[in-house]
Amino acid sequence: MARAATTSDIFNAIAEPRRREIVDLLARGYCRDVSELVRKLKLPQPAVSKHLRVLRKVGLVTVHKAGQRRLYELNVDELKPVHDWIQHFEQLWTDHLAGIKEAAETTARDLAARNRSAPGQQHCSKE
Amino acid sequence: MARAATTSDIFNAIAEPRRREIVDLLARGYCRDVSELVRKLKLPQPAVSKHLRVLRKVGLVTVHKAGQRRLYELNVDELKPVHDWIQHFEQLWTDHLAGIKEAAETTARDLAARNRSAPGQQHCSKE
DNA sequence: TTGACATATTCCCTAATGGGAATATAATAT
DNA sequence: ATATTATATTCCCATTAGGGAATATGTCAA
Repeated sequence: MARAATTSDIFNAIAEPRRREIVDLLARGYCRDVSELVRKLKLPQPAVSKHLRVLRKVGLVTVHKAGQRRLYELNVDELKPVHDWIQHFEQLWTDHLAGIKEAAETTARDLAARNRSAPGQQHCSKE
Repeated sequence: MARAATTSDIFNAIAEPRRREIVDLLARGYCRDVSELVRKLKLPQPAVSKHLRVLRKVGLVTVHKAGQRRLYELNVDELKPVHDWIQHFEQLWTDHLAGIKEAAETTARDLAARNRSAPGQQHCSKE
């Protein structure tokens, strides 16, 4: 198999820098039509429309017709899974990080020492 | 062009479900050797090694040699850009999604109340 | 050394990506 | 009706992704 379809996975949808830009632009000023996005992104219109389709398919944006324009609106809710996933690393990089790391390395040294006499167990060791 | 190389972009690196699994596994228990990952992921060893290489290239993991094993350690810091990017939608979650059933969480009522007293900004014309 | 184990790399393959160009569809104006 | 504007879709193409299989590299043990 190749990679997971971008049209079915939020993580893939936002893996595209251009699509993140679009999301950013939609994030402030709730509505934007395609032409405006084209101008800001300096990308050909078909390309923008294609990215928008991907974002639509994963539910990250919704469209409303306004005359001949299509007004895109961000549906931030769909970013929740990403947020949640990232969230559970929060504790690892805040102020606790140094302490945890140190503790882990201390433990690693102990394990390493113990392991010298009774090898075969996995352990951390620097180099 | 195809998409930005996964080896140069964190967002692409974590777009792969398997790689997120690896990151998850590394998140608890700082060191894991490849064999252990292979067992947990139920994925052929070469596949795992390849994913690990990607994660290495973007700096999300580091390796330490321990005999014939390679102990992988998570470098959470590299997730910061993702976290930061997601973070500036936090506001929208709070303000814009207040009315949406965001939760069985206790904050739901508070948010709704706040939203009533400080009503919304511009919205899209529906349809 | 030989052999077993742990990990990485290479080659091959199919599927999917994203841009470009051209075209299709839709709405508005004249 | 025709023209013009706004957006979407299609076709083509070079690039890449990621799994499978085989192989290479590295490390330990007897």
